[in-house]
Amino acid sequence: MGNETKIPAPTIERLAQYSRPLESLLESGTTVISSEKLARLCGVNPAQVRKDLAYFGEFGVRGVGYDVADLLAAIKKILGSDQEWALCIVGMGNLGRALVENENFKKRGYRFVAAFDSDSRRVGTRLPCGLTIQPISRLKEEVESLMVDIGVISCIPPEAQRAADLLMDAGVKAILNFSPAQVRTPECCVVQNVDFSVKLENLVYHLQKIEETGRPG
Amino acid sequence: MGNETKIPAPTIERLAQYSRPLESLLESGTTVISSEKLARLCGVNPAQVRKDLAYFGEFGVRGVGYDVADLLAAIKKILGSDQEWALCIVGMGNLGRALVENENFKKRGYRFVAAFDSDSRRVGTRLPCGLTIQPISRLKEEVESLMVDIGVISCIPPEAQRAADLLMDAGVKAILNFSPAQVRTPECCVVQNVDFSVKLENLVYHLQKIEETGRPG
DNA sequence: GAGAAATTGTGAAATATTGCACATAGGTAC
DNA sequence: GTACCTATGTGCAATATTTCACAATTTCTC
Ligand SMILES: NC(=O)c1ccc[n+]([C@@H]2O[C@H](COP(=O)([O-])OP(=O)(O)OC[C@H]3O[C@@H](n4cnc5c(N)ncnc54)[C@H](O)[C@@H]3O)[C@@H](O)[C@H]2O)c1
Ligand SMILES: NC(=O)c1ccc[n+]([C@@H]2O[C@H](COP(=O)([O-])OP(=O)(O)OC[C@H]3O[C@@H](n4cnc5c(N)ncnc54)[C@H](O)[C@@H]3O)[C@@H](O)[C@H]2O)c1
Repeated sequence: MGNETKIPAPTIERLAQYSRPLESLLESGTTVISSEKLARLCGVNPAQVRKDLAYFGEFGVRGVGYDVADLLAAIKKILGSDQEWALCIVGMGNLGRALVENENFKKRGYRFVAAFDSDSRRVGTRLPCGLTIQPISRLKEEVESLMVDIGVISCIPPEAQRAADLLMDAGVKAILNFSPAQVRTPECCVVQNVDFSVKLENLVYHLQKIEETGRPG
Repeated sequence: MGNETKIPAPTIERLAQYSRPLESLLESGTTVISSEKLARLCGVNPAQVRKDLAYFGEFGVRGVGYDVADLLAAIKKILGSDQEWALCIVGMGNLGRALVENENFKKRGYRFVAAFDSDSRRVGTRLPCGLTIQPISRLKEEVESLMVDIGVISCIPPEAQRAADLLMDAGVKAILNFSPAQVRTPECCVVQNVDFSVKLENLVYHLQKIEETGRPG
């Protein structure tokens, strides 16, 4: 405890990935898993798994492996996904509506507590998940009173920065940005971008290489 | 040309990111940009921008900078996003329907040419984009005749591997996987995963650190 | 309880990526 | 055409990340 080593960003990313197969293993009744098997399930190197975990303590038993339930609990604790987090979402188009209805988020402790849109034709709509779309003029007050932790941006790209500014002004310290526009934030607010087209362009680069050489680039 | 250096994966990822602000700059009429300004727009180091581009040739003019239109065209050529690509999608739930309606994909040359679902209540539905949802039994034939390049997986997680297998069996060499389940593919098929919850867990890790220390971890 | 088998945790080596710093070269002014 | 300004392209050093390889520890067998 009190370990002040700087944790590599890829390690954090992978910890979240490890938890997916662990959830399945837990459901299927597997109680113990080795770093080698977990690594194979995640497509990484076994030493990587052990080293990633070693940043945070000793979770395994030598000669045996890791207890699935304990390891999953430990990872969730490390990441903070053992807690419930309150989310709000700005931009209730096709993507926004898909996001708030998604069951996986709720299952993992992420609760959408408010939804906003600037389009007055959308405001007032009652969504299947139970939320009612509100005007962005209500954002600050709602975010503060509902103690929103994370803001999700799914509005049109040119409005993304404005949405981020509104969220930060209301005290939000973490933003998940689905728009392909870069949002600028001060140090104290973390942003994760989810840009599908970037992934697609990655894919076609490798496709090209496959067509040229028979192998991915 | 014929440069056989291995290109770092982060470079490919960033090239796609550079093209976003370049598109905006082109629209707004800016003709020339320096690596420093582009770097600031993308939140990276200017030397990084230059080095990334240097893997593929010389695109700038010393003392001046890069011609916005030329650079954008060059990046698109490198990535393969100067071409049109045909996509199909497996799983037409909330997310699948949002994806096929998205205008950004079309604008960038990614055309959805077929949509599949295993649920017979969904099959036959005519979508706003013009496609009709087809049963997965039609997948192989359709993918082959429409010459689909990329398969998008947006079905429920336990079915993701089956979807991937079907796509590969039909000759698809690139998969964009939105389900949180890992899909295994042979070397010759590239996969990009888009896992929103992994991003969220990243975010809450840093949120925790902000709460503890006032700064992101 | 000694030896064999398995698998973790980890220092150190190997590899990959980033960023500095500057030589190089195009453009402009006169 | 020379001097100066600016910003690229790049060798090299610094930093970051991954992987190896093995000592340490536990369990199992007899
Ligand atoms: N739908 C997808 O599959 C997909 C894929 C990749 C990226 N994206 C990105 O996600 C974002 C949303 O996509 P979408 O398909 O839902 O678009 P959409 O056009 O269906 O919805 C955008 C919504 O944002 C609202 N909006 C606009 N300005 C706003 C503001 N200032 N404050 C609050 N709300 C505002 C609009 O009223 C609209 O309801 C876009 O940036 C898009 O590029 C979407
Ligand atoms: N909606 C989101 O915002 C969101 C967010 C994160 C992750 N995801 C993931 O994306 C996927 C789709 O999410 P969703 O919200 O659209 O779910 P959904 O339940 O609304 O839709 C899933 C669809 O897949 C179809 N399906 C099931 N098995 C299939 C098969 N073998 N072949 C073809 N189709 C099949 C179902 O009939 C259904 O129409 C899920 O894996 C989900 O975890 C979605």
